[in-house]
Amino acid sequence: MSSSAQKYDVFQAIADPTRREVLKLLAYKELPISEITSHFPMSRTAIAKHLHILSEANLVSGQKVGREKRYHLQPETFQELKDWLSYYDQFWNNKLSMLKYVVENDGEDSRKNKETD
Amino acid sequence: MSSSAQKYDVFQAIADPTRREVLKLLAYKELPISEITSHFPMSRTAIAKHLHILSEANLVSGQKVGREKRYHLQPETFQELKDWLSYYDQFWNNKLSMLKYVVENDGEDSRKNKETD
DNA sequence: ATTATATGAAACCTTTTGGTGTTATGTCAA
DNA sequence: TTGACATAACACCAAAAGGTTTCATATAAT
Repeated sequence: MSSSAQKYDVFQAIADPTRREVLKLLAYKELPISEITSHFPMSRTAIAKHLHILSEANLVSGQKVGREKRYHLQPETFQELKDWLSYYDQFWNNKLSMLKYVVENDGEDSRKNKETD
Repeated sequence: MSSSAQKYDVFQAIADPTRREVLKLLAYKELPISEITSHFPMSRTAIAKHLHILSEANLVSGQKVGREKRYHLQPETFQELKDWLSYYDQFWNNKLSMLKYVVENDGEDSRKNKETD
């Protein structure tokens, strides 16, 4: 059930705005491809590709029902992102003072450096 | 609150594995570009580009100290991701039964499926 | 059986992405 | 001032990403 060699991971999957919109749509209820497509200004084929990517990342899953394929979210995979984020929580919590020091002393040269980048 | 027209958002920024590694490095302490580069099998220029992207997404920030530029994480921006994720928590919590129903019954509910012509 | 619907899949195109190398600029140390 | 160091700012390139159109296949309905 879990394909070992996945080309797209969760991070790549959610990088695209269209795919995030698709996820939002599927949050409410499962939908077939053509129904999803009707919400976007692009071809059905394009949406199908996006769904394929979301599917490879295990963010969604599709089931054939008659002649249509209905896609729904896969909650478990969102956990992957939460885990990734929680790793950094360690630092905000444990090392917060150290970080605050670094951040708040960005005027080492006694002058506020404008972000010219 | 730097709100310029940013080309890269948080989602795109974390999509690249190298950039996620950079974030991991910077979690411990701020580092200059060349130091960061020493952890990767690619040129300093490449890393500089990655830092530029992370910087545009406000995930990191750099301050010039003497002739080097030290980069550090920007904790606030990680909140953006948490917020995005928490949106879906709604559904896992409130509508979990509905979703489980949909998944487990592979979409047998036919209440609002109208034929579109 | 025929036709309309829903999707799958391939070939193709353009822009973006992620890397390279080279050159220029600014800073520290003799 | 000179030389070493740290980075910035190009120009360039191959591959991937995101879209298109076209064609094929499976199911539903008449």
